[in-house]
Amino acid sequence: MATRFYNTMTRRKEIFQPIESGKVRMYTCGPTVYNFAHIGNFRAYVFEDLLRRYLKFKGYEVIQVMNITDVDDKIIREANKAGQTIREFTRKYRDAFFEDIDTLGIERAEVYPAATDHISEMVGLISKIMDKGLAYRTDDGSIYFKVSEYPKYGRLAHLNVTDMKRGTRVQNDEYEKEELRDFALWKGWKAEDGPVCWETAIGKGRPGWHIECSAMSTKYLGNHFDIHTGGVDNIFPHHENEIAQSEAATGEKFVNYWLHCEHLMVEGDKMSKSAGNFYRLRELLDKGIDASAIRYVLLSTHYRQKLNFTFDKLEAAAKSITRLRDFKKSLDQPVNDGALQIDQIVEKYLRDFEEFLDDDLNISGALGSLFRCIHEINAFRESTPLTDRDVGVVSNFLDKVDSVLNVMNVSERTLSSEEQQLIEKRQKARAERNWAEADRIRDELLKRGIILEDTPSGTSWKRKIKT
RNA sequence: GGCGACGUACCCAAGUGGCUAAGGGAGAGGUCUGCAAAACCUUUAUUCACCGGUUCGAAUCCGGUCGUCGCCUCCA
Repeated sequence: MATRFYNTMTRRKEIFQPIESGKVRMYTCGPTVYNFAHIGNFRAYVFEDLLRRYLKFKGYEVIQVMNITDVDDKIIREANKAGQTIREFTRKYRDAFFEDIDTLGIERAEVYPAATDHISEMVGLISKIMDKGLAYRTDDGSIYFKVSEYPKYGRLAHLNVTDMKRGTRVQNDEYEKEELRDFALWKGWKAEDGPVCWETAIGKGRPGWHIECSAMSTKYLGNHFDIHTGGVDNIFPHHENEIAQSEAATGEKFVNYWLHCEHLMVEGDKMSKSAGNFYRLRELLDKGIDASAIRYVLLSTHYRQKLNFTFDKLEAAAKSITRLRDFKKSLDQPVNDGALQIDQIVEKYLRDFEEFLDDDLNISGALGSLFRCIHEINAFRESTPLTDRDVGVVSNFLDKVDSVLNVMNVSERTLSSEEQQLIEKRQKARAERNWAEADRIRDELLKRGIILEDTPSGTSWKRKIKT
């Protein structure tokens, strides 16, 4: 089975072929650490997590690099206002970022390079571009990339940038440059930058926005690597500029596959602070919403589809996960011996699961096949108990699938002694046929998010996934 | 103005030329239960925004209309 990805560069699905057999090198655009990340940011990171996990599922060795951008206009402004160095200012957001990705079950990348640790690499790259005569310096000490020298400019975004004259932001750009479309590789120091600057061979100042990704991807992945991802809003100008810089400097092709994930909307609208529908992950968690429900919502819509984040969806997600986990849990019960085998069912659906994901990460199809598999096994089990061997086969299947999804594993928090006592009290009440008391305690526990399940073999409990 | 995406049941969401239009949620019915809940089972679109066309055959291809949305210099 061949894995195919939609390549923004060619605007079509292409069979994925890594440069080095069995190994995938990918660069995923990471956070600018000037504030706590919002759920839109995490949609991109969850998408990248799915990509990474699936590549590993397929047997590839994955080398993922995700940048931490810790110097930019906003950071400089805020840090100076607070009288902190940019490192001091960004530390808590950087720590929060790592905490948040752990919370969402996002697997760590191999390298998280910070921009400020790679100034010399950037300077080296800029010097190389200048030596080739593809960049120029302005009076304020800034260095611009000369877009007219790079004929392929605009190929990724499919934009004709020659007659780009409307953008309102252009007016706000106080730097001088020869052509509107030229972009900064290096920004000369200005008084308002305060202490934030580097004295380098190319002058005193700080890097432009795009150069860090070119410099750091090259350092850790080489001049030419397999996959580069980000949100659709990065297509232009960020990724377009990266390509121009990198290919101009190295003379080699930069990236083979460009994957971009669509935006997240909230309750039908673009997420914005003024509309009051702006959510940071931490705010949702503070409301008591379960992280796995958030992960599921972000994960379960195809990455090239706009994702409308709603509270209804969180609820539906929580129930979907519950169904998966209940099924998994049901396998823990002791089983009889028998002669039945369900290998065929499992094999069929595992094949489906893989085929769907092979097709540009069709997660909806893949989840569909998972639920069908569960349903088929449940229906089968109604009449015929599974054998120990069957249970092993099914567990194996779930583990494999969950290595990609990462939604089924729960480390169930243990009960507090008070909760424990309540359950015991209810057991006693039930034994005494004191139903009113038993029901009262059951409601009490439910309020605490604990669901009791009375079965012929006794009473068990589980925590409700909160939304 | 330029470029592009999308419109499938009550909600979410796959499917992009031909098998019964996946799957999840919600609803209805059932099994279980002291009653519940949970779990599980059964069930829910003669039809894919609308109108034309191509084709033996279209949700799927082509043209048009309506609607929603994105990008066009520092936002994932």
